[in-house]
Amino acid sequence: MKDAHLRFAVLAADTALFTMRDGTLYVRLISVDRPPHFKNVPGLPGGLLHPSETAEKAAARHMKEKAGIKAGKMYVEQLYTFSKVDRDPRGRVVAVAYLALVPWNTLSTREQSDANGAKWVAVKDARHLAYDHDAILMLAIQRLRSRVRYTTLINKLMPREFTLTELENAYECLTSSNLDKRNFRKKILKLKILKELPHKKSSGRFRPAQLYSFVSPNVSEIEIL
Amino acid sequence: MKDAHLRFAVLAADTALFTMRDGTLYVRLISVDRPPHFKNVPGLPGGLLHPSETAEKAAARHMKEKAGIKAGKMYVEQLYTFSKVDRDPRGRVVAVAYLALVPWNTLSTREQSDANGAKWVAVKDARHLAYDHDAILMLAIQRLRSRVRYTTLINKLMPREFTLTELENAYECLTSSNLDKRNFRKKILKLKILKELPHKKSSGRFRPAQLYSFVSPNVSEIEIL
DNA sequence: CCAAAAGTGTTTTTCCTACACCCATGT
DNA sequence: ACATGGGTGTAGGAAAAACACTTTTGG
Repeated sequence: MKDAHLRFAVLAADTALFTMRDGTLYVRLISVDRPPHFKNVPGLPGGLLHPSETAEKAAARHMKEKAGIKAGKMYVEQLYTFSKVDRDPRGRVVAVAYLALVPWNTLSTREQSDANGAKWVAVKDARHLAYDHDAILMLAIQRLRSRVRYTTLINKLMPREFTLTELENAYECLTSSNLDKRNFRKKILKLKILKELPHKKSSGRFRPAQLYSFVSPNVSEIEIL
Repeated sequence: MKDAHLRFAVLAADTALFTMRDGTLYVRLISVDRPPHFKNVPGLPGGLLHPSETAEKAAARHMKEKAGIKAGKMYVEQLYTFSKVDRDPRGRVVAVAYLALVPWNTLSTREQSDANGAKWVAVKDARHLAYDHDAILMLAIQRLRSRVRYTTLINKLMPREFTLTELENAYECLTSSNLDKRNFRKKILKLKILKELPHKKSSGRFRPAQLYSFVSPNVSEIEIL
């Protein structure tokens, strides 16, 4: 890194992008290849800021360039800024980390697949990442799990239309809990954050399920679980 | 700012330090004197990072140097990183902002008083600050108010020993609410986060009040209000 | 008619809220 | 003895938790 000698730290933006599929949470990882420290080690997508770009913009740009995911469809919020002096062995880099979410079904075939070393990895298998990305990822997962309980954040992981069972499964996956079907439905419907759609999902050879969507696309603070 | 021409943004750390006194929340402000943009405008204490110092360290150092408050006694947590390109009119400065709390009674006489342009200002009077510090302060207050509801953060604003009435007043001040004395006591005692001390506070000419302290000095996540 | 997931109600318990009076102390 | 803030209990309503069977569909 040619700028490591600068008087001031260099700034980077790293993103932990999650999606959910088949009741499992996945994170988008790229391959970090920076010998001698990192030879094809998995890591979170990210990179340096341009001189006149916000950290958010840089995060989106690197997400596109390195992880192949277009920024527009992601929900992004700032997670934490990591400023430990030795977090990058090659020089002083301060990273603004972002937590991002995207519904699996809104991804294109290319975005769903592995390419250029970028791939979707089940979070339980995402370990031994480059730099301090293990710590960033752990914090992101913790924040996601916590915010799901008292905000409508799960919205940003669900397809636009979904059944109550799918929503319940998503909550159970994120909070590692088993919810009572009847109580869950009573509670979530009483919150008035969902609207019943005029059609049903004939998903298989069984009874079709009523479809719902969130009333508002925004993430709001409501006690949920 | 001689470094504004650098290829990368310069990093700063700014701190919103709060204390509580007589049922009012105060924030520590300094005087920012950087003509032509800011001539003795109030602002949050902060400044640039040294090249091999974490943002936390820089925040503590500037707090000491500019606001005259020793770092050891403060509780500090990261608030948000502000990276708008034009947030500092003199150049590209990205600020890592911190939310800090200190109990009024642990401050020395010097720290309690105004000196060198540093002073304690009631938050309702803290406006028209330098840079984007209005936004930082607003976010800090919002975060403080929100975290007080579901964590034991208020611990870090209270003296080590306090009466239940004092604690209730602190909650009422922070959440702008009126709590029922009996219900508040029942609830807070059921949480088991307080321990009754063996002595009472003979505060005036009235009935002495039982003193309590927090069981743990840590900030933990518990639904409180 | 069978398999599989969708959908639904009641009871019990817990928690929250509203509310008013006596207590202990210093002067 | 009085002024002042400290301290307590109960009843009614709302919300949460526990719990099992019927419905709808495709094959």
